Amino acid sequence: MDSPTVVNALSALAQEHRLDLFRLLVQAGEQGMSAGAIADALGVPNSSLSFHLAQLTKAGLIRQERQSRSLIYSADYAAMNDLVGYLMENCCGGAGCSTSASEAEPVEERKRA
Amino acid sequence: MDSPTVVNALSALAQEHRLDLFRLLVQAGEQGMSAGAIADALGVPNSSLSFHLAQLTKAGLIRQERQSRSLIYSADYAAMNDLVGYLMENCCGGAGCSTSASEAEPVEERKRA
DNA sequence: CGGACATTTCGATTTTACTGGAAATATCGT
DNA sequence: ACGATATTTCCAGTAAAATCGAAATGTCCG
Repeated sequence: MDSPTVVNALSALAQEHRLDLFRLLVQAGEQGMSAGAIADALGVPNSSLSFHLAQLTKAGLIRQERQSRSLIYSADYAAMNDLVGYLMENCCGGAGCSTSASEAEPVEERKRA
Repeated sequence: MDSPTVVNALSALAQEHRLDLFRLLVQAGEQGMSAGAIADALGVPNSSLSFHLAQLTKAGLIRQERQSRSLIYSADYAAMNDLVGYLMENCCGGAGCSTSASEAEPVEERKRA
């Protein structure tokens, strides 16, 4: 992963609505969520949401797939993996960064909101 | 680490100059680098650099310390650790994200440019 | 104190991001 | 083909970020 790509990914996540959105999709898992369901969950107007979905898609962090009338979005775990990998390799002083990430709050167990 | 803090940290890193700058400070280690040395290394005008240093400082990712005439900046590894921890916990699907971060390019061994 | 050095703050400009209503596109069922 | 549904694109308006020269601040030394 080269640094312009990293900057794009970071920019995509560096926004309240989009970070929420991405987390939601991570929790939704492989099955993903429709744009409408996401809009309901986040309370963001359709056109704004569409803008944010496009940003995340352009950054390669989420994927889009049509399922009849709905567009289903899902998190791209591999891309996120690459991003975190880059940060750990290049921005953590090599040695012991994030060997213990367990003091953070655990992911809320929410299945299909 | 709560999500507004995460957004601030991500915003701080989501900029080419600042990502370069932060990487430079990570490589510089505990001893840090003066603003002037950083400006030389990155080729950014003083006033622009100062702006970016302020952004990273405000986000808590770097620290400032005066050493006679120079201001020495150094990376805050703990803050970065928290950020990566948050991303792994909340944005990586819990399970196997970034268990192998070794395929990324290794940090270039550059000591005190 | 005065001058050189290191860095920041100010101010003006340009660029880029975010927002949300209204119109357009795509898909489905009848 | 038509009407309903799901979502995006368009468009303007507002807000925030990035840039950099010039002036101000802080620090040292003689």
